Amino acid sequence: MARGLARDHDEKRAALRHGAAQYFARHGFDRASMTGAAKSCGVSKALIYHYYPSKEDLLFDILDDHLGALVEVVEAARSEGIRGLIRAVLSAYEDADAEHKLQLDALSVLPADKQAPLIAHQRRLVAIMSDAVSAEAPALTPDRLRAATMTVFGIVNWFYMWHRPGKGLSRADYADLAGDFVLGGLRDLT
Amino acid sequence: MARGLARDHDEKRAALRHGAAQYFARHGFDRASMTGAAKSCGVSKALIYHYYPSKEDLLFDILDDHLGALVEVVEAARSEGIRGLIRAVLSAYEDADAEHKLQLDALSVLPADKQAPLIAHQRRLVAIMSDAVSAEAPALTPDRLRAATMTVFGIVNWFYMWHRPGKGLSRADYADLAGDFVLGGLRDLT
DNA sequence: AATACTCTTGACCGCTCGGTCGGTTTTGTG
DNA sequence: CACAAAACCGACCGAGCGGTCAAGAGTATT
Repeated sequence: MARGLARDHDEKRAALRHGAAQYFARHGFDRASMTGAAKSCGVSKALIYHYYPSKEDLLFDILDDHLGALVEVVEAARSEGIRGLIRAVLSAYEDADAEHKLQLDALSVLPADKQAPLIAHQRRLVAIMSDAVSAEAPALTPDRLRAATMTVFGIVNWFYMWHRPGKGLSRADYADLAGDFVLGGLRDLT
Repeated sequence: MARGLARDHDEKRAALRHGAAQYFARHGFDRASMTGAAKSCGVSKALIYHYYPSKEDLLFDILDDHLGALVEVVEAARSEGIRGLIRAVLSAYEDADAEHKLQLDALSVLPADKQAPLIAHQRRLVAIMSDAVSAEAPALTPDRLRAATMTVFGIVNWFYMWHRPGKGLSRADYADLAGDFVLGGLRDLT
């Protein structure tokens, strides 16, 4: 027998994942070339293919990692109500804006069988948020509950589209504002 | 002198625009090929290049048309308050979901000089909505006003991500719900 | 020290893309 | 009717893409 994987194998893989996510998010997944992603990570393209079998697999791992972590965070904040969930989601995006953006506009480039587990993660997020919405506005019919839940996701998922770090409200301040907004919005909903 | 443009020149251009928008939106602008767009419009690729000088120019025209129409609709609904604006925007998307989706995820592929006029349109929309938000919650500081305005856009712009025609609430019903939600959300904001 | 495998690279390959070209058909105008 | 330009097409082209490969350097095991 000879040597196994390097000690820092997983860290390097993770670094590739994060570096590629930044590059993919900045240029758009389809437009972003593997050559460019590699260069932006400071390695050769062939090296990426040493760690990942294809561009698609790399994307999958980026999203799976991101969504997995998000589900964990959200599950931990489950008991804190909508305010807590909103704060948790927004702060989880803190260093993962790129991954978040990718999730929203590149998930659909994956084939159905690779989308499925990611969509399953998303559904868990939706289910948790839906419970919190339901607790706040118990009279909602199923259709209206779903609409209200998606309204909340619209608010938090839109954040990265307009927020520029260092300008305007901080993430934490916006989390408070959004929490107030959502609670006020749900108060009279039936 | 010989013949000028065909009588239906503009209609054909518009049909190309709409057909291509559907195709681009379904497959993603970068992934969508001109060959495919042409086929989906029932014409040859060379014909598209007879009407449009490049894929980029075609995209620009699609977005410019869409945003121009949206600005008109929103300006007309200016006096009806937030409720009216939300209803106007959502119903304007009725037959333009594809164009709307493109606007959100393909605008950034255009070079800066082609983005500029489109962004100018967007700013007018934001300004109008901002006025309406301000009328509803007059005490907001500029930063918080901007955040609240973007929150409203998050709600309406997210709609196409989760709504499936024929399932759940209708557009009009959601417009009502979103209107209630926003008014409730703004009520206590300072 | 020998070795077997990982890590890393530059050069290369087949393919599809945006775009062009030469040509035919159609049509408004003089 | 003559004819010039618009309307339309199939075939083609260079570029850049995702992905492969053969080979060198480094290193944990025996």
